[in-house]
Amino acid sequence: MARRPYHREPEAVRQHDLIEATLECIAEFGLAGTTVREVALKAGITPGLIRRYFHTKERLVEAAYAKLSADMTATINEAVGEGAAALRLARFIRANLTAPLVDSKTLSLWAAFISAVNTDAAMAAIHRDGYRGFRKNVETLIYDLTVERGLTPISSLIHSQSIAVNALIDGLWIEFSISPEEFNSIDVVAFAQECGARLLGLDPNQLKD
Amino acid sequence: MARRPYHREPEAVRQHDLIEATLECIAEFGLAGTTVREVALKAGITPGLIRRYFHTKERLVEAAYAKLSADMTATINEAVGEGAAALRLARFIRANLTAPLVDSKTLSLWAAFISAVNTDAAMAAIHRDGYRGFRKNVETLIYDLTVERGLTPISSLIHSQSIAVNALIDGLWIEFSISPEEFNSIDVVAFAQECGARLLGLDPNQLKD
DNA sequence: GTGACAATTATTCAAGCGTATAATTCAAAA
DNA sequence: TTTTGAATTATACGCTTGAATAATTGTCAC
Repeated sequence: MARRPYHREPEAVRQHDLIEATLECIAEFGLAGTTVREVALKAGITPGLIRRYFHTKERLVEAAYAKLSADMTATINEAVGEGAAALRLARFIRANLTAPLVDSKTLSLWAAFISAVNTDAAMAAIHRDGYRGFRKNVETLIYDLTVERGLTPISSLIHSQSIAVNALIDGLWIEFSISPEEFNSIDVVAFAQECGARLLGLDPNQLKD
Repeated sequence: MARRPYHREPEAVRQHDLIEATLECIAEFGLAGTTVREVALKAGITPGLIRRYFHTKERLVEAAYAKLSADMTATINEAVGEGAAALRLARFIRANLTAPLVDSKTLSLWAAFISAVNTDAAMAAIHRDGYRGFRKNVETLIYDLTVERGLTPISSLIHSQSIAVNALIDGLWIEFSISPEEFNSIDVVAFAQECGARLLGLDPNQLKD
């Protein structure tokens, strides 16, 4: 019985690999089907080693959620970039409705974590942080856009507008990710940009990139 | 060691109780924490009996998903009722954004099932059926509303409008269910009705009930 | 009544789980 | 070179799991 070759890696690499393997597992088998053995297999290590880097399986899953949340936010922020507010908002919408965010595995992951938010307090905290930042981004974009249009920004209006735009994008993201075949006759990005413009009282084509 | 009292129930009652218990379990502990023993406990029967009514645990979970899907649709259809299309659409929006649909447990359930759609083909089929019916309802409402306004219904436009309205409502439903405290300064129903009107090119107050 | 039979409870089983610990390996300090 | 100690692998443990089966109960045809 051949012994598995002994291979050392820096702590950061191990943590990264483990989190990545965990995300793959959850996407593939769901939270219920994610076991430390399977994660270890995907990460190319031995199950026992997991506990050197994450005290329990629970912690590992929490770290994975935090990673997913951070990755999604980072992807979008990169795509938004700099420039006029209308352009940034248009890019924001595009980034939300194209790969890598639109992906059935990403949706599976997101849903699995969301379902755990009510069960687990730690997961709830991670969710709250991620979500706050996410919506604050939208709010800033809409604020900037308001100023850019020469209007007086009213915080309650900005707040509700950001909720509406955010809901629209979230809803489209979910539906598109879950059954893209229902959307094949539509340019989802352009469509979402038009809808966003409508919600903000803009011309339908003022939100293109 | 006292033996549990022997109690017979009709097949329909047993199936109903088991499904209900399953939904409670999933909402409370997640899919990962839902075991046949826990379900049996909640249903007030012995674990072994489950297999007389559902061949496997998988089937039980599938039945539970189908039930949730049917219940949600039924709740909304009841609330919509009869009358002018604008009124029905307004009621549709209200039903989607009030109890019993808006509920953290319902959201947990929904998310748990959605996360399984990619993993399990049977769950995917159940989802497809439920979702098709759901969006067809919106499409019909918007079609009727178009006719009511004396406009010529263009199927591609109706299709995309129903996608937008549906996405908006879904997004608001999720966000409101998951963190209602972020919405306490807003009348979500009235707000959603206004947004829906905007998306459809109506006056902001043409969609009230 | 009573015997057969389906519904229910109780028990059992093998497999897989998260975790703990023991045994090994390797690199770097001494 | 030798020793030490952390990183890794391997093994073991106790428990829970879904499922199968055995034992019991009550109903109903006859």
